[in-house]
Amino acid sequence: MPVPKGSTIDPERTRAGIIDAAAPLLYERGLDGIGVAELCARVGVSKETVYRYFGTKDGLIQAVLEARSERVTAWIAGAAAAAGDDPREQLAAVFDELQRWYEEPTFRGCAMQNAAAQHQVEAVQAVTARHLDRRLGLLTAIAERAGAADPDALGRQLLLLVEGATLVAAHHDRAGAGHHAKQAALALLPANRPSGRR
Amino acid sequence: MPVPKGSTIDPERTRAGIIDAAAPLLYERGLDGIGVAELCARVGVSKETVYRYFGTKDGLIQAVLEARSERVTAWIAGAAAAAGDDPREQLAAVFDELQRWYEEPTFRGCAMQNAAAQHQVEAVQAVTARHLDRRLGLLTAIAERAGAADPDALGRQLLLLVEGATLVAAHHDRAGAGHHAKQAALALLPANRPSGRR
DNA sequence: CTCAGTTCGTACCGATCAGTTCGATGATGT
DNA sequence: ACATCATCGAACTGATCGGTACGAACTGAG
Repeated sequence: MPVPKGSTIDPERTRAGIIDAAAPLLYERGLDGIGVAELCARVGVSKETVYRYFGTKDGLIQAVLEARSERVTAWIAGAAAAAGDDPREQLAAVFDELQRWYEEPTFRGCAMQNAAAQHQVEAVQAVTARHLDRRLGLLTAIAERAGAADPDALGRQLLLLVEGATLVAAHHDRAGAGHHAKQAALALLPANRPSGRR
Repeated sequence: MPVPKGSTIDPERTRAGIIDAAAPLLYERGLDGIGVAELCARVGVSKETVYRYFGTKDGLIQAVLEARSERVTAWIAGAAAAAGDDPREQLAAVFDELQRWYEEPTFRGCAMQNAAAQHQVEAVQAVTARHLDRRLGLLTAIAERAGAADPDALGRQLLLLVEGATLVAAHHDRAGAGHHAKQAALALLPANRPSGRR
């Protein structure tokens, strides 16, 4: 009774395993590009199990996106933290890390961006909106530490660069998007010094 | 013989009419969100006609996207041209026009961005890539007229802001994305003066 | 061992989809 | 008036989809 040690076969583990295995498939094939049947086969689980855990395909998609959002956010935050205390260095590290991502052969754009463009479903849009919220918070925090006159405005400008770079990398300039975004971000930093305006 | 004056019922006109009528439906419902049957019914044309003109649903989609790309490019170029000769004013006018677009109730993101995220089909990706090419050319031209030290680099930075703003407007901050992008763009302009670097 | 709950595999359901076919209809050019 | 061709409308095909149902196999606890 102190701890039932999970029930039979650890539902928590099963659920997480399904999410982890389904995520890359949904990412590379698109949300509508793979059916539930093939998805289950590749994950190594029966349809009944999937439907009991997630209720519906959209439920699975939502869970996958939420997990991915948290993973990606932690990854970006980690890259910034590993760059030290200088906000300028942190920003540079974030865009360098993004560029490294763009050049991975499996890169197919941001999963949240793609999902929101594919599924007009309310729940999916909400996950993407929350994801952008988290990312904005992260960038605004850097803007604050950089001593920006208007950290909120600078944070939102940086968000445009990050999302724009990811989109352009996916569809137009995989090799240079992160680099140009980094240059722009670093140029915006001094432009937002307190003495700069008014 | 001097000019056959078109054949019977003007195939050119019919084709253009199908494209014009199908475009908003594909835009608001998504490429996979509406079937060929309903599409034809709403357009007011039979499936046979559509398939004779475009061969396949993807063919129709490609034609719709190409038409839209040209229309949008001309629209943006017109907004810049109408703002006079000052590159700074042109840039401001472009982002103001974008912000006006974001606030239209029918705004659902950039059709090319959405299409590329939905259809991994080669032809669709190519249309989106060409679209971004045109847009980059337009922005680079403004950067050149602004006397940027590296017009290509500045053009690509501006492209990130335009695409980022459109994406963020669609999924996160419809009211402010264009405004923040404009501020960032105007801040990047002086930062790219020839005296600024090296 | 026994019982209960989980999972699997497979078959099935109703709906929808892209694309084809075909006879009826209408307009065009001669 | 006649022949031609685009178009329509509607039926049809074969495939795929999300979701459900069910018996068999497996797992764990008492």
